[in-house]
Amino acid sequence: MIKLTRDFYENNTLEVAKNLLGKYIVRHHPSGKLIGKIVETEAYLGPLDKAAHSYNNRRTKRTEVMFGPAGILYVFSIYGMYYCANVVTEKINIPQAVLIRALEPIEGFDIMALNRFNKNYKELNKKQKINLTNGPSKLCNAFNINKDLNGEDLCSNNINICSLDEVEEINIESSPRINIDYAEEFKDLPWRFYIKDNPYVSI
DNA sequence: AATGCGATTCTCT
DNA sequence: GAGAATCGCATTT
Repeated sequence: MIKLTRDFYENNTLEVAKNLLGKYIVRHHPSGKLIGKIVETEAYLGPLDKAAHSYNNRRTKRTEVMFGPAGILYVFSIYGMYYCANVVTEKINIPQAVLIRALEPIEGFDIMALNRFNKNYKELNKKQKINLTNGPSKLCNAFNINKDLNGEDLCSNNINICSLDEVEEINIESSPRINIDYAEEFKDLPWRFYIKDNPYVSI
């Protein structure tokens, strides 16, 4: 496993969104080590993108980290009870990010099961196993990602993203992004990317 | 100070 | 497929 470095994230956001597929989120948590393979992402291209929080260079306490350097975690809360995790991309002052929409569990199954359903992994039914990490807020719950991790450096040891030593072939598909009907002419752009036929893709 | 809503999920039917 | 849960956050007053 090779930890991705800053230059991976400083790239074009649509490229990073695709390149993140098949990479591994590694989280060193007090309760143990968690690893998930990224199988679904969405690109948010502020300031032009009407779906992005940073549309029109909207710079607030919430969006601040998107204006900073690439390779930083942007975590926001939604619907009063959930979190979403994003990877900041591009150079400083270009407020773009990639939403992590789904993971395939790789290591730390019991911790994820405990965080999501308060059960051991072997107690889960078939649907619960798939539901561990097949959505943007489900994976945050499984990996215990919350506002405390907003602004965290993904080039650190606490939480980072790695690639395998040997690159594996994957088939990438794209579609419009999910739940952004408000984004007018941007709502139909194919900026959602996922690994074809992976069972943990959200939709 | 008040308002309105959301890059979601869960539980029904 | 519809409706509820539930509150932080940006915007408006």
